[in-house]
Amino acid sequence: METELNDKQLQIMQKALEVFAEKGFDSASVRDIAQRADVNVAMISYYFGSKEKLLEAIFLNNTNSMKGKIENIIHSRAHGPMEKVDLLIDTYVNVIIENRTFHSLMMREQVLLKDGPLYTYVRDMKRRNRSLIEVAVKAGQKAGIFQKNIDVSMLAITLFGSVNHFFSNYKFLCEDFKIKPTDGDFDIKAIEKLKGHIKIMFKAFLTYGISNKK
Amino acid sequence: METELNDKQLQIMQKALEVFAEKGFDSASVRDIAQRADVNVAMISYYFGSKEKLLEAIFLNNTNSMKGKIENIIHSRAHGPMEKVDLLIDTYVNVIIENRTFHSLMMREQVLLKDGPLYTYVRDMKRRNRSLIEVAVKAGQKAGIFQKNIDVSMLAITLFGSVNHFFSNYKFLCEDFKIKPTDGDFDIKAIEKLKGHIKIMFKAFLTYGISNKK
DNA sequence: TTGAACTAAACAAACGTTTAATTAATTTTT
DNA sequence: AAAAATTAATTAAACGTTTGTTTAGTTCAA
Repeated sequence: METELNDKQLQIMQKALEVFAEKGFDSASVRDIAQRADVNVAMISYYFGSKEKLLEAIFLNNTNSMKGKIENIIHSRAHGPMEKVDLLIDTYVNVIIENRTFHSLMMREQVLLKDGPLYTYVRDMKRRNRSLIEVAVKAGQKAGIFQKNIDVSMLAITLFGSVNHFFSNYKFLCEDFKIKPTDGDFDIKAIEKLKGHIKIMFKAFLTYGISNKK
Repeated sequence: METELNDKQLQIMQKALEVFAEKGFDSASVRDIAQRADVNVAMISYYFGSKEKLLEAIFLNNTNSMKGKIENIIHSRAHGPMEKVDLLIDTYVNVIIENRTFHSLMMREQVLLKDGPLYTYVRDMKRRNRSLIEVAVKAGQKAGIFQKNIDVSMLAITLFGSVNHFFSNYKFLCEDFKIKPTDGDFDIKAIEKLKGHIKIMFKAFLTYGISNKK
């Protein structure tokens, strides 16, 4: 399962990811992918077995890649609990920006996931992300600077939901903010707005009812 | 454009919505839809012109329906600004539950929307929802019980993002909460958790830095 | 010489849509 | 009110594409 990927395979996967994200998995034809990757159509079946398994390979590859990046947070010699939460927010947003094409694809296809490899990859990634929040929250509570009444699952929904919604609705947001949506890239100011808002909101919530005596 | 819809058309639209939400627009075949709606395949082209226009009819119908329900908030003789925010949260969640099938479809297809009728329907609905938050926030600020430093666009992202994420990830959440995902229906306790969490979070954020002297 | 990499062509299946014919309902004319 | 004419609703079949995949053969490197 964990076989090495040669250059041609990676090339196909990269172009396929683009086409999948652009048109959706079902509308993306293997001929289109093959053409953009500059290979023969038969190479997709030859290397991956099927279009479906090509998607699986892409999911496995990208969820693993994101896993590595997110888990760097753990090894950061971190400061206080609040700073850890801020770091988590920054990192999550940055990772999504780095993997924006895959993230867009995943957002679209996750709704239809039944049991199967894709479901497992996505579920495990979500679990890992959630548990990072849990660790940070419990640390803050232990230190006495976070309130006790915190539902971590719901907090995770707020964080990931807000960030995902921001990127999913970026096209609509550009109209609100009067930003020209430069193809593929996000407006830095908008990103900072997002990060700042979530940080303040989380701080307000996490410290709700905690007196500020130093 | 605003022609009346006869029973057969409504029947097709309803079944089509189910199939679209279940398989995604592209994977849903007109033959499948026709079979479930118990009509001949040709009736879809006959009544709607094309599969694409059938989708448009569904979007127009449902966004209008949701518009009506959400705007009931305005006409509620409401209490204080904070109660209005709570009402907004409750209503939005309830409307999504009522229209869960369409909401699921919209979540999936909105990413691919270019210009066109669908984009307009969705964009206008989002704008209306956002402006409801804006009104409530400004009222609270005027009354002096909400803090001044509030980015309404970002607050809207947090609200709608959290709620949408909750429903999009309901399948995953059930595993976390050890709920059996009853087909189509949502767990009442989980819904109350969601509403409660967002309300507390919003209260903490909106009143952040406001002293509680009565 | 053996096996992997690669290709053009063919494959059957499924797709959305159209056609041509028929039945049902409605309107117009007698 | 009955008959005729017209329009709407409905059907099975066919249309031309496009789909993902396979096949049979060729090129290339070891």
